[in-house]
Amino acid sequence: MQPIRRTECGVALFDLLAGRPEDVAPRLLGATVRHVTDEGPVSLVLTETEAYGGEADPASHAWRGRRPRNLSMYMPAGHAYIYQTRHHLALNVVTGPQDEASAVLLRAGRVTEGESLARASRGPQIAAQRLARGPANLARSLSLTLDLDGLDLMGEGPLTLTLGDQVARIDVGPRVGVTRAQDVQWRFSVPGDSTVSAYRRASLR
DNA sequence: CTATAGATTACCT
DNA sequence: GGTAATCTATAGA
Repeated sequence: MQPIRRTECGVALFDLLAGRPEDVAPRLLGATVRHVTDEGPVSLVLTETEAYGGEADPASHAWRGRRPRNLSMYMPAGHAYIYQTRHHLALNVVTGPQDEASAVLLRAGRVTEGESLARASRGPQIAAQRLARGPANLARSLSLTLDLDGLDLMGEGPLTLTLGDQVARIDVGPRVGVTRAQDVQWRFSVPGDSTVSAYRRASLR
């Protein structure tokens, strides 16, 4: 019965991820991301997510269409889109139908496994709730690299996503740091959770 | 081609 | 609060 249960669970997760990013993002709060590195596994429970709506969304990396960097956004739901901005990486879960290029940015989480490994990447003095606060810190806690871009998060690879219990209450607000579509309320977080990053509106220059 | 900006963070004052 | 770290992509000459 074990393989059947796993299959049903996988189908349910894919069906969820195939929905609209603004519907998927709040449902991913409480889900677990796990990366099995050479040093061992690191897991975290998501506390903050943001939705990006593909080519129709002026804040999305896919707004100007297919580019070498954003190709994995056009893959089927459940694949990883990992990109580099300035000096850091960020992890997205692709959502919606194939070729729509919508995704959910994973902005923060609470480390639940492999905290010593996360600390090895982030620094020995970092408070536990700050290890994976902010998308770049989340990526560093998980020891992500660009070669994980495009991986199937529902497969047998080293980087996986599994659903958890749905959280009871969810905060909704505008996305952090975007210069276009600043008032779209597509940022979701667990109310009062100390691992959630602070909201900062992008300057308009 | 050069200039500029970005879904950021850490460290300095 | 200001700035430096460092890669991709766009706009404009």
